[in-house]
Amino acid sequence: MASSTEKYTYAYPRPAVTVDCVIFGFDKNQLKVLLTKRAIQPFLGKWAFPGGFIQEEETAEDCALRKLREEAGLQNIFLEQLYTFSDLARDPRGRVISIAYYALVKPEAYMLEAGVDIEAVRWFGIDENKDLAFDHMQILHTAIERLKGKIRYQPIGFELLPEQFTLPDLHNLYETVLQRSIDRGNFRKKILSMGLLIDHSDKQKDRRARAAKIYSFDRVKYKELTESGFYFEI
Amino acid sequence: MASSTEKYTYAYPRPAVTVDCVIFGFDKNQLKVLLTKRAIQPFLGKWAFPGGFIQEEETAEDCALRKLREEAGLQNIFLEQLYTFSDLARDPRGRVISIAYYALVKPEAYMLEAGVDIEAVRWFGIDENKDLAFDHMQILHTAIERLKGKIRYQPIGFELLPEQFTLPDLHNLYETVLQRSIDRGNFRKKILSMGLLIDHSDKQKDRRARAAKIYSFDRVKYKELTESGFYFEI
DNA sequence: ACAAAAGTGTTTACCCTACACCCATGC
DNA sequence: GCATGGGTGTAGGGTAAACACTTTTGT
Repeated sequence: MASSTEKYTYAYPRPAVTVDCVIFGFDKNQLKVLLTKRAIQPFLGKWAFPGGFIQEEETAEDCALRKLREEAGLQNIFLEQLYTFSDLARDPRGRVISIAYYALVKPEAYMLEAGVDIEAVRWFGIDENKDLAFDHMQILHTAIERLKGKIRYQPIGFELLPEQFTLPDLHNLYETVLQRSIDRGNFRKKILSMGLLIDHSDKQKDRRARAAKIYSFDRVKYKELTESGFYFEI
Repeated sequence: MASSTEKYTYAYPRPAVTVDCVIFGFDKNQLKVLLTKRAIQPFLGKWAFPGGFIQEEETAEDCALRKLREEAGLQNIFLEQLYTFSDLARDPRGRVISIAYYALVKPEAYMLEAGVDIEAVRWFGIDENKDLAFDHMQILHTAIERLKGKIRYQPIGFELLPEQFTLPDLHNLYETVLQRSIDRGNFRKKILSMGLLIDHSDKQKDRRARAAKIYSFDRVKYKELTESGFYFEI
C-alpha cells in the first residue's frame, strides 16, 4: 500500500472523464442552446456542447469554466453542475464518463464573442431539429428539465435576461421556459410583492406602444431575504 | 485518429473514478446514515460511505447498486445521483473523482443485513460526532441539503418509513428532516387531502395511547396524478 | 381518573385566480 | 380613432396557520 503522501497507481482500469457544458440563452422569446461544430472524430461535423477532457490539475468546475472561455468566449456567467453521465456506450471511442454542467448567459455576455469561430459556434432554438453528437440529446433533455424545475423556486431566470429588463420580458421568459401561459397581472403582482426588483424607470427607451418600466434584480436584497428564511417561488 | 469502433487510448491523464453512497435511514425519530469502517489505507479505521472504484463494464448507477449490495447488504431501495466531487485534494492518493449517490432505506430493508460484518458497518445519527474519511463530511452535508429540499416536493419521505406507517410517523419524519415543528392537524389534512394514502386500519398494533391508523403510500395513484399535472408538496 | 397521544373542527387571514378595466403610445 | 401592449383593481374561492376541542387507550 502506498503511503498517504506518495502517488499511487491504481490497479483499476480508469475511464476517461470529460466535462460538457449546456449553455442556455434567451433571445426573441426563444430559449436557445449554444453548440459547437465538432472538428475531430468521432462525430466530425456534428454539433455538440462545448466540452473536453478534464485536466490533471483542475476540478470539474474549473474545466467547465475553461471550456466556456476557450470554446464560446464566455466568462462570468451562471454555472451549475447538472448530472454525470456514465452509460457504457455513450462514446464510440470507449469508456468515457461525462460530468455535465449547465450555464445561463445574458444577452450582453454573448454579444462580445470575440475570437470565437463564427462557423463553428452557433445558437440553436431549443425546438430546432438538430443532430447532436454522443448522448448530447439526452443531456440537453436533462438540462431543460432542470431549468424548468429550478426556475420556479430559484431566481435563475434573471441570468437569462439583460441586467436591465422589463416585467413583460420576465413574463415572456417564464412563459417560454415553462411552456404555459401565466396571467400577466398575477405574475407582476407576485414578482413585485417580493420586493426584489430595483426600479430604473428614469431611463426609458422607445417602444412600439407604451414603454414598460425597467427593472434589475436586487441580488443583495435576495441574499438578505434568503438568510432570513425567504423562499423565492413563482 | 482511431476509427469509431476501434478502442482509442487518450493522450490525456485519466483521473481515477469512484462511486460513494450516502445511505439514509430513519429510526426512533432520528435521521441516520450508514457508514463502513475502512479496512485499508488511506484513512484506515475511519468511517466512510460504502463506495469504491467504478469498473470498466458498469455505469455509475450499477456501481452504486453493487456497492449497496456488497458493503451494506441492501437491495431494492431508493437511489439517486447526488453530485460529482472533483476537488484536487479530496483523496491523498492522488486524483480521484467521486460520483456520489444517496439512498433511502426502509426499516424492513436493513433488518435483513445478513452477511454484513457487524463490526464494520454501523448506523450513525446525523448529528452524531464522527470523523469521516476523505471529503465525506462535505458529501454528507450536500446529501442532507438535497434530502431536505426534495422531501418537500417529492414523495421520497415514504422511502424512509416502513411500507405501512401512521400519520404521526410521517409527521415525525418531516419534523425531523426539516428540523422545524409542523402543525399536526394541518399536516394530516394536507397529506390526506392528496388522496395518496391507502387506509389499512384493520391491522392495528398496540401503542402507549390511542392507536393510530395505519396507511401505506399509493404509488400507482401518485403516478396517475403526476401524469395529469399534479405536484406533490408539503 | 388521568395523562398521553390520536384525530377533528373552526376561525381567520391571506393568497391565488380570473377576469375586467384603464392608460399610454404609434400609426 | 383604433390597435397594441403596459399596468391596475377587484370579487370570490380556496387554502394555510393557529389553536381549541374531542376521543381513545394505558396505567
